[in-house]
Amino acid sequence: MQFTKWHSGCGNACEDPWRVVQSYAPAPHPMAPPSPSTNSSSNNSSSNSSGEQLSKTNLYIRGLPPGTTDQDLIKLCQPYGKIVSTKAILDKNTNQCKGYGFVDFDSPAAAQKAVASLKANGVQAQMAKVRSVMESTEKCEVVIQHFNGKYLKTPPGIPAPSEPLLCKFADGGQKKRQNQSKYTQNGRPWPREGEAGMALTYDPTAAIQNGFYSSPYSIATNRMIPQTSITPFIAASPVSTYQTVPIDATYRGCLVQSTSWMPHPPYVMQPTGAVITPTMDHPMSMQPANMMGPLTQQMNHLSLGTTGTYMTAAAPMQGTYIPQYTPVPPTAVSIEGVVADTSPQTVAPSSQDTSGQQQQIAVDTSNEHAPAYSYQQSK
DNA sequence: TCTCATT
Repeated sequence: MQFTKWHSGCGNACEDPWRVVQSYAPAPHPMAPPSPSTNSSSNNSSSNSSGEQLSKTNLYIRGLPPGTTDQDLIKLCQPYGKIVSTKAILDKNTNQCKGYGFVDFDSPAAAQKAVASLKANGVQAQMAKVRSVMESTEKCEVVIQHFNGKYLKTPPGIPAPSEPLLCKFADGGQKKRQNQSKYTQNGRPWPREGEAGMALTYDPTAAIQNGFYSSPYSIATNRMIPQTSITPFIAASPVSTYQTVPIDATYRGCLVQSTSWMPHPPYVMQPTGAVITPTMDHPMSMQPANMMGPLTQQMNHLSLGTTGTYMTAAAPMQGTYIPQYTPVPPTAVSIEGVVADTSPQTVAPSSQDTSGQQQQIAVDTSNEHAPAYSYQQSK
């Protein structure tokens, strides 16, 4: 164990956090399901005194020995609570730890306890910063281009929305956006801020909107979502045919959302099924389930709203563990794969996700007869 | 090198 070696000069085992680490139980089973809790660094953040966004569940630990691995971080931190993920930052050349790493806990309480305990043991632990916004602009562009102007599948017997999805950056106009004019809705440029359709006012965001219903909850619900923590959720009414599936993705700066909201609070519920069936010949598919579960980091950057989208019971929501009809914290969903794999040739639901989750959202690509797109989480 | 670093 590298820790012992690194601290070979320390004679007091009780004071040596690295020595303590070694006595901890083995890491959880690699296939252990994600926690029912959906707490994550992505949707749990707050500002510190200097205005930086700090995660509530993700720890930044520095001062690590060069030999530190992800497993070591698990061992180090598992006494303090359920761990979602760990990452020892390695030098790609030497494969040695660069001296710091991250541990994402299941709950803010566990994370706080870990910070306090680790500090008490001399480990330099603190809540990690939430990563920057701007790095994902191009990725947002990809998402926008794939969703803007597309239709979502509607339930049988339900008329399709008259308007296709509007997916766009939704910043307040302060930040410059280049080539905005290339994004159009129904052949016309996006409405400007303040005009109809600009219900979302998050700063560095993009938005998808789909006029399925016109509801006052549209704006109200949206604004309930913290700016820096765009809350993903799966919403549905027990008596409704419709379900709302905003998909929280990795890229801040791009919000995909619908103006159509169910006239009830967005309770998170366990969908009985997870396949949004394709409407047309050229479905654009993605796999939200792939993006769920352990994909809880850095996902507060983009949301996909598919309000009014019909979800069949064809595929179970594996790995999500959301109790049915039970309001629970939002589940973060990563669509890193949107950028990682944008190949039109990829056949949908192939999955590289080890959790075996398979879920599809089919988006009508009637505007563009594109082949099926596969959105897969990139590891 | 007196020990940084934020995926």
